[in-house]
Amino acid sequence: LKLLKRGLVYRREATVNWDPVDMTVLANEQVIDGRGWRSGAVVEKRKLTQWFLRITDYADDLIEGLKTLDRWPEKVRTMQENWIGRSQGLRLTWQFDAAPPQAKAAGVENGLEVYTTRPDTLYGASFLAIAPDHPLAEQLSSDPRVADFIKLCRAGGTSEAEIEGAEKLGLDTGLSVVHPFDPTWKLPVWIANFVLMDYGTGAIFGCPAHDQRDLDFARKYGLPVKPVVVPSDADPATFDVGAEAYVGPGKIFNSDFMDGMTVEQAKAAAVSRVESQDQGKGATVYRLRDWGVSRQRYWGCPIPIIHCEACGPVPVPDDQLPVVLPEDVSFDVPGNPLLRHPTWKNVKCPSCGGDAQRETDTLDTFVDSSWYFARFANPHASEPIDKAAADKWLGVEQYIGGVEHAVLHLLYARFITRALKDEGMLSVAEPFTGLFTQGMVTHETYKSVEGEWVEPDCIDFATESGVRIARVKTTGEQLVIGDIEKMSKSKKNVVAPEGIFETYGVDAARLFVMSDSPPERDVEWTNAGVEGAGRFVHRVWAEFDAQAEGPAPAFDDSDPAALDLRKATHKLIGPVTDSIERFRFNSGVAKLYEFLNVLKGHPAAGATPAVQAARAEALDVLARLINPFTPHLAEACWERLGKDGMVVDAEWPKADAALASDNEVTLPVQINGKRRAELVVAKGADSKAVEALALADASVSVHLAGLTVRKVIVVQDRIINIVAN
RNA sequence: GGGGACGUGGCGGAAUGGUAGACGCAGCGGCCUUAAAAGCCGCAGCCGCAAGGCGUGUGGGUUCGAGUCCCACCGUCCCUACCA
Repeated sequence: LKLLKRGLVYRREATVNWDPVDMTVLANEQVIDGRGWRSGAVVEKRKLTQWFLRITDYADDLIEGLKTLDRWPEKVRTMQENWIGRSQGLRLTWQFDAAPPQAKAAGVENGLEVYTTRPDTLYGASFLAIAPDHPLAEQLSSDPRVADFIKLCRAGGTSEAEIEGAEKLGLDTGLSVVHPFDPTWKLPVWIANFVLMDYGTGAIFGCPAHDQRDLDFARKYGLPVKPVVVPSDADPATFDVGAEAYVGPGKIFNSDFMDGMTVEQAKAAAVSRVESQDQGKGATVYRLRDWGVSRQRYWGCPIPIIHCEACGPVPVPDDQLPVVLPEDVSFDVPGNPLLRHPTWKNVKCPSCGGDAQRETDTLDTFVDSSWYFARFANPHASEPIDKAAADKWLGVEQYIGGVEHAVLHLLYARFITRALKDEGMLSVAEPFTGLFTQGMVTHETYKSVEGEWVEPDCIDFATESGVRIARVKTTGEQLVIGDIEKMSKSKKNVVAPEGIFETYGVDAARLFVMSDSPPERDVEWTNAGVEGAGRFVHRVWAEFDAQAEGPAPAFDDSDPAALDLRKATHKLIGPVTDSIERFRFNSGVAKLYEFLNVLKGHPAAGATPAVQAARAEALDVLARLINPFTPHLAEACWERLGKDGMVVDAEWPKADAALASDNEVTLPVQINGKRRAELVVAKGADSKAVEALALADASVSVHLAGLTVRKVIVVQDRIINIVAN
């Protein structure tokens, strides 16, 4: 209601995707190949009065704000920028040669307004085209030819393949308009199926030479094609567009006052000429539409509005908020239970006291997810948002989610956060200052010969003559092994976690997901992989279990085996810590595996006191380092060591710098970039001395035989490269 | 059509411009066992008996040195779309 008062909420009739089986509006994302994602019914276009949030008010701000999100993936920022789709151009009205009688009813008595980003090509215009649902087209549909054509256009599907292959269709209305720069030049007005009502003005001017769609259309209907931009390396006299429109940069020609200008210069010149003639104005247009939030569903936040015949839509008074959904609803028939509930919707008008009805549409779930993080700052506050708490916690420093939310949740939340900031309820404009988009868990898919998806749990696998075979456990029916896809209920390639937890444990499952791939990438779920993680869990436990109880002996670094283990321990801390901070969990896990192998090389059985001491230290560090990866195991290990409290509360280990660094390094010696020898030298050894050592090395001199050394590059503690020929 | 990402062993993947293939999976060999499983120890990019050679999609370039940087191409995946 606060957004409503701010003018950010409005109601209008809109064309929506209507699922006739589930009897609800679907978002564009929920329409797959023209069918409802759940019902599979062919989705209809329907006009419904819907509530909208004015996200377009924030279009510029949302684009500008992207520049501040330097801890967001470039990809997501690009997607949002493209989605908002700001373009700079010109709105231009073309006067009718002779206005039709329907012009007034269509609201175009002053002419047809078009939007273009290419005013520089105005002299290449050859026709005007309006969308089939443009008001003028609708007014003209008393003509059966027009009515039939509009019907034909609507029949066209919305699926990708249909749009891809769709033929350009047009109908000449017989009307004509006058060119803004030449009163003697008349252009025909067409209705065309490729013009969209909900972008720009729903009308375009066609410039076939410099737009592929216009060219296809012009070729089909025999309309003129007049080039007005020529690439700098082409001759205007012979330049021909052929079958491909020229959309690149170049010089303007055939264009009177713009001749010789660059495309950019001509755009500016055309805009100022049109503006001086008072026929149009430079304009910014966005691809972004306002956000339709009405849903004909029960499970949603009620829209706090009461509809009164006399007063229109009236906000629910504050003291009656929140509107609570009724619980005695039935889902036995499709459609919105709120609409058929016998009493819930019937209320008195807060304004006039007369009979009125509640709004039965509910809000899109994305409305709730657009501000929950502000509520989470203090979920017990009596007000929706505790501003002091929100100020303390927001913006969210590290947000994690799938990339599928790039232009849905992540855009909506940025919009609502800005609106709440303007309302004074929040102080930040950006809800999430850091974003990490994690990958999905995927699994192989299996299909029966009839094309039915089959769950992995019902399948036995075997290898027959080198080929992997999948069969249904109960019937033995052979299955087709399909692609590895995102786990989804519809494809039945979901592996229920409970079974895995029972067999391998929660820690093994968690460890596998983290160790398999970097987290931004998809993970293919495999039983073998989880087994590997399970082995690690058991091996770690075995080491703790084998450790002698009681206080550890004192360190003795003169024992080479003990020192070896202590060094490995202290060398482990840095990389594991780093891997966590950099979200490179798979590398961190690899380090832990590596360390476990070292630890196993210093077994508890028969260990010297020095090794026992080193092991005690190693286990102490290991328990803490594995805690983020395998928390349950870590606690059990911690307890086994006889430590107080929980390892989750224990301090993160710090490496002893002296033990973590070596005083000797092994340097590869390259000759002309190929490794020929290795040299062990003191860390930080002088370059000249290292060079001398390298040149004196026996295996180096073998490879240098007959060559003259031209140059020796010594990168301290890294590498030696000898250039010789 | 537009935008983005990515190409490294049989597989998942490591690698601040500095020894490519860490670690794991699958595989192979051995130990243990009456036997198997588990476990433990070892081998393992490709060609070659070896010496050695070749290797990060392809072709160029920069560099003492390129998986990494630059250019072109090929391929795969994702997003988006008759957006004027």
